[in-house]
Amino acid sequence: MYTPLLHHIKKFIQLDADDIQQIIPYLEYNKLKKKELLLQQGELCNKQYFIVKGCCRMYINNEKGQEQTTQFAIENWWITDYLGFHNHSTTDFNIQAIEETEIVSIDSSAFEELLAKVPKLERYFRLILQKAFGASQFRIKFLFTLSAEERYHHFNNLFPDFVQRVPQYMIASYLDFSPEFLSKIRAGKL
Amino acid sequence: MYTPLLHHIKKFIQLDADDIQQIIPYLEYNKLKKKELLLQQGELCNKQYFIVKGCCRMYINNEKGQEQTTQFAIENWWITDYLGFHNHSTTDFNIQAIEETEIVSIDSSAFEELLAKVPKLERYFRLILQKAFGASQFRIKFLFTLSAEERYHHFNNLFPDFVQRVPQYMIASYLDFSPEFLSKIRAGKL
DNA sequence: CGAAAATTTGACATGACTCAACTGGAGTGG
DNA sequence: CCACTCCAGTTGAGTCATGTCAAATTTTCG
Repeated sequence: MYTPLLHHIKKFIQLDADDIQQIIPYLEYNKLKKKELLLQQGELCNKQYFIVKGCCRMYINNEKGQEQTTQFAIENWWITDYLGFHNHSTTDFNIQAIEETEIVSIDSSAFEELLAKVPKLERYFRLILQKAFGASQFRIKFLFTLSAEERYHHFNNLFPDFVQRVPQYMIASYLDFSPEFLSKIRAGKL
Repeated sequence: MYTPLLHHIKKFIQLDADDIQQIIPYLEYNKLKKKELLLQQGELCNKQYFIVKGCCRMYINNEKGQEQTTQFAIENWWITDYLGFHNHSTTDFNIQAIEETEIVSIDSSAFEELLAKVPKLERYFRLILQKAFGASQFRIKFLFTLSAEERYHHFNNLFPDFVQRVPQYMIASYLDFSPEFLSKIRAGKL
């Protein structure tokens, strides 16, 4: 059950059998049902989650009580509120399984201990975060330069399979427009 | 001239005299005039920049030929196009000094060598990126939940001194609205 | 099969943009 | 140190992309 994570780590750094023995005890494995919440607004954010199988989203509730999806995560992605995780503070975000999902999580204090014991993991997480932050710069670029319709087409080209997997209203809010508008884009009646 | 960076690193990890000796040769120091470009659209992005003194912005040219500011960086921040840096690819972004600015930069291959020689720096950069990515999650939250006017007031409360330092049209595009609109917000004639 | 959730549709409303003209201040060169 | 230029900021009118609301339809799932 931890193999996908170990395999993913090995794409970035070398791990021997001994390292693996050291890592395993710090990890926790869970299965989530569709719509189950991993993290809830107002809670302390003290974990980081790795998606083994399935798919999750991060969202916030805006003042009008609507859910605004801010991030998706699929197989081989880590997800958490990194500011909350970093500062051990409560979070404004929710993380929810969109499908039946298997995750590996690590608690923030366990995380620190693990990094002290296996320092080469610092490199792994540095690389992961570098990619994640780069992707987020890229995303801001698209949010800033493309119209709602262009954002949808672009997203659709980039992740055609993903669009099938996820309800439209989540994609609409991820792209920062209303579900009704997405429906009109799809109908071609702009 | 490298002290501010070394000092910043010491906030996150311990450095002894020997480490410092190893680090220095990999760094490069530069002074930039106001409006000078550090990185230009279409170039290979192979450096990462640390602001010693002054202030820079990252921006893109949208189809209409307007400059869209996507990020600011002030003292003690690193800035680059991390996806370009990671993949050694050309960039869509520009990085420009807003004021007279002093920077320390490190080339991507020098960066890899340095990390191999002083592995504890992996931790420093992991922590930096964790904070940066967290801040970017936070920013997306604000872009998604607040109106243009609220975004301005929020930004103004968070960085009152910064708003003085930077031209309004850059702030407007950073907050994703037009300079004219910002002017109207400030006048209170919404 | 039935209830609840998601999507579609249309009418209408509006926040923010565009464009163009005007004002003011900062920097530059004579 | 003045005069000129030019860039940033302001203002107003008109427009448009996208939002809101509510009803109708389709899909999902217990």
